[in-house]
Amino acid sequence: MLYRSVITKLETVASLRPTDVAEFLTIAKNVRQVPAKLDIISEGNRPEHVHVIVDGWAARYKMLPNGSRQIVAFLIPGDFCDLHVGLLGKMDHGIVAVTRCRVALIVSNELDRLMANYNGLARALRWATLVDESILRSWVVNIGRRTAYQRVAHLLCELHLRMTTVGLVSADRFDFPLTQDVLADATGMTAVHTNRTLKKLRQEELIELHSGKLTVLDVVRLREVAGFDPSYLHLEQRSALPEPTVTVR
Amino acid sequence: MLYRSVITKLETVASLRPTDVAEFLTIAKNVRQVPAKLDIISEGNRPEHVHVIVDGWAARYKMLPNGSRQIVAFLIPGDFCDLHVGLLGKMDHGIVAVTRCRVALIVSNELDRLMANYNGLARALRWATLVDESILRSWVVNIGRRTAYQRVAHLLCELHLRMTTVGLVSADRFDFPLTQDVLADATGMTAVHTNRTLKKLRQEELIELHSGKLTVLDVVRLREVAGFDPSYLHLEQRSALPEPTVTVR
DNA sequence: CGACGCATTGATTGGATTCAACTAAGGTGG
DNA sequence: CCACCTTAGTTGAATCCAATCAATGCGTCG
Repeated sequence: MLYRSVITKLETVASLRPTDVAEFLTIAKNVRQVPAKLDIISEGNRPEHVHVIVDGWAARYKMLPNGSRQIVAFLIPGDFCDLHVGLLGKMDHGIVAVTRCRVALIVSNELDRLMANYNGLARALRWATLVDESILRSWVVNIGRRTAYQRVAHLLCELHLRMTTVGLVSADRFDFPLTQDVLADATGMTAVHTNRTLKKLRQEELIELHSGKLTVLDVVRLREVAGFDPSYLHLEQRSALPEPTVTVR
Repeated sequence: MLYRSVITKLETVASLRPTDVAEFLTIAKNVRQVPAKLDIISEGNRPEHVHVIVDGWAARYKMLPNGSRQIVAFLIPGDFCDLHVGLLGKMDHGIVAVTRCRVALIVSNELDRLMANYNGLARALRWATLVDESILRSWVVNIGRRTAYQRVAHLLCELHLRMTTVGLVSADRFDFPLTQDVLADATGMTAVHTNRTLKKLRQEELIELHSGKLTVLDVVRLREVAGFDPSYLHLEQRSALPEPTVTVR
């Protein structure tokens, strides 16, 4: 079951053939544990492996000269950290474990070989890259043109939906390990103002958030206030999404 | 000379072999003119061609329900509009011509065929995609964590360097067709405040900007105030950048 | 010339930051 | 088992950066 989220995610695009999945699993054996708050990959690194989050949450971030931090993406189980660093040389940003993370290591060469041979897999990975880029665009919009209230709401909508697609949400409730500091660094706000904003979202009975669990009380209304349009996540062409056709160890 | 900027850009990565370039040019024959302020591609489109800017400036943007606009990228000669829409289905954002633009149309299939046969070209295009993503990350940082003054300065630094790499800058001076409205939509500010910010940049004698021309008077100091670190554009591994090895019509 | 697009400047308002104090929850060790 | 410490969350008051509202300047083009 270790790789359930990864498989579920890749299945979202093109229905992978059993052989695709099986082959993928054979090369993703090596797993590393990273404690919370430590870098999984640091800026300037030249990773030899491709890293995939199989468990826990992580964040892409950049530091500024004045010491402030901007998070530019959250990574949840099934997300790839650095699918393409090979081409770019070194990392231009860091990836930090928000919670304790388990990360699968895949030797780049093996992945390249696999992508060359298994078309479905190659397509799925290219799709994942493009969706990452699309999410990034929506973050620019979010930070650039929405109020703090809408901004936080939008981020929650995104994470709610993404967690759903990897099967980690039930009854609109899911693990939500982000502290207000982290949320602030992701939305371009301060922790204090994030606090007040969350308070308002709770008062409006849109969410319930405590002890690391988030419940979306009213998905429709939360999406309304956020101006959330899920099309940017490009999930529509999803095939019926049956249970994975191979038994996952 | 029409495609000089495109070639220069692709040459930046891996030095393309003459055959790569020649092949590329044979499939990029069809050119479309788009007047300023019109969409080159609109949200929801399913383009059958890949579009490349050969002349003029364009902008990727998203509209919000309340009518405000956020620009998420600028496209200058040599930039691809939609290298990968094929995979995602429809466009999740629009691309508008900021000035009158000439756009080369390439049939997607032909480009795919070319990438399969010419490795250098395929690498160059993948690199371009990754750099676009990296720029997007830096925009999130810019809008999320910098003051208006630093923010505009940073954008100017980016455009200055990008225009340089496609050979459109001389003596730190180049065509700069962005109105204050457009700049505002790109930086997440209002036009009024953009005006005051530009005024300050002029007063500090960092730039000179009028009638569509921008001169960077002090590159070093402008980069300092902006906190500009060019590494995110991934230009370092550039080969010596000789004149293109084929004669371009 | 008049109209329109773009740039400029002033006055006022307001959303978010900053600074600071305090509470709540959890973990550790004497 | 409770005292102590740390981390995360909460609240208030003052301040400030940028938005808003409004008026004016200026150049271009039909």
